[in-house]
Amino acid sequence: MISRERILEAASRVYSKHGFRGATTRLIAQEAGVNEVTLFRTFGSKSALMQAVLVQQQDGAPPTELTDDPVDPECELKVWIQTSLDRLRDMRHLLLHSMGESDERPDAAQFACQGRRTVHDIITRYVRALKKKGLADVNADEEAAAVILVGTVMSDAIARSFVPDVYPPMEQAAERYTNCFLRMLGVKQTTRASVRKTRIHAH
Amino acid sequence: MISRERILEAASRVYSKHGFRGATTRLIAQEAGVNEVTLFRTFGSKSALMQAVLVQQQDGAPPTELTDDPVDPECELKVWIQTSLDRLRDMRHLLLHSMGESDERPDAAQFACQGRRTVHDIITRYVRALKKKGLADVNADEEAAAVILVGTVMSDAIARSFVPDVYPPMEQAAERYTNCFLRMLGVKQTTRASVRKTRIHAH
DNA sequence: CTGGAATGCAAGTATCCACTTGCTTGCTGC
DNA sequence: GCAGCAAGCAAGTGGATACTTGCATTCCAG
Repeated sequence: MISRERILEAASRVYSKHGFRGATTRLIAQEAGVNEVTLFRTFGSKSALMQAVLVQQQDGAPPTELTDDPVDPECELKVWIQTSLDRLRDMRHLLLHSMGESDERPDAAQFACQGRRTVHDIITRYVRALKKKGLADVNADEEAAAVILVGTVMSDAIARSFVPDVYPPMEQAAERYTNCFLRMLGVKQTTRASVRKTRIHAH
Repeated sequence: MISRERILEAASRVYSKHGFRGATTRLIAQEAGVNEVTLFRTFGSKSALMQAVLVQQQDGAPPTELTDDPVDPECELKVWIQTSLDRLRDMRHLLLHSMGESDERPDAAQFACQGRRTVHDIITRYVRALKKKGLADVNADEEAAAVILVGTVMSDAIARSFVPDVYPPMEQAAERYTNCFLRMLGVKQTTRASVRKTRIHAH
């Protein structure tokens, strides 16, 4: 039964590269080092295989959580952003294709959406906790802020490879996004100076 | 020569829906109300047709500019964001597919990138102008800010249709993004109260 | 050592696709 | 009214694709 996993992994790679239509069963079998017939015997059909790929991807990489009791927003957010950037960067091709094909394959659409909602809730909850503890401005728009943060992370993860020169260097991205975000929320930062130093130093 | 435009338009629609591989010449011709042979006589090949589609789309909808001499950031940005949201929303399927297929079709990748750089420059230039006029905090990180704003707009335009409940209502989006963005830049706003009223009123 | 399950291999089927050919039709400018 | 050109139509070609079938091989458990 080792074939099953080999095929799944290969299918994920090939689908990421070529999309549903471009991911031919021949290619997947070849990439998996397995006979094409085995693929059909194991999964029944190409669609079923692809569905299995998405399910596996969903379960394998769940969104990162954020603490319910924030104490160091700068640090907590920076770590969260960095982790989310890495996670999304790994699945960007899968995401792009499943979003593009969502009209034709509803399961792909569901895959694209599901995580998005969860992440949004994680951020809004965190910002509300910040407000409650008096760390953020009570007038801050946490819903819009969450949309902005998630949008920023998604855009970086997906579009950086197309236009790398537009984005901050990868080592700085999380920190600079964090600073902008905290500023947006009216969170007082302790070490703003160090950031500017980092930034200027890099040029 | 009216066929040419009919085909181009149909190809754009079909490509948006089904991607390159899914956009069969048969489907396009049918959608254009034209014989399939006419398509090949006019454009030579499917690839050439698709290239023409992208070129047309690029030239037809250039990014919106922002004034060099800002006087009312709140208003200017809100209009810009709204316009950009509308523009990107119209081409979101095209964008998704060409980004997904960028590995296999370099011209598609170029289409996906080109506008992105321009928009980034427009925003950074505008923020620098704000700083120069003393309207924004001189310590603001205009590069990161531009990335954040563009990411937000792209994410809204593309992902809203998948998870509409996550995003602010369309009538409020531009205004709320504007407020968050200005706050991030340390721009003093005059009518913050009205926004909160709008927001609360909607719930 | 034997029966059954997993896998490989060769070949085939029906469908779809991009693209071509040869011929006809209809419109337009001269 | 006629030459020429754009477009339609019918048919076909070669290749790729998803999926099937029949049979041989390996390998492990009882």
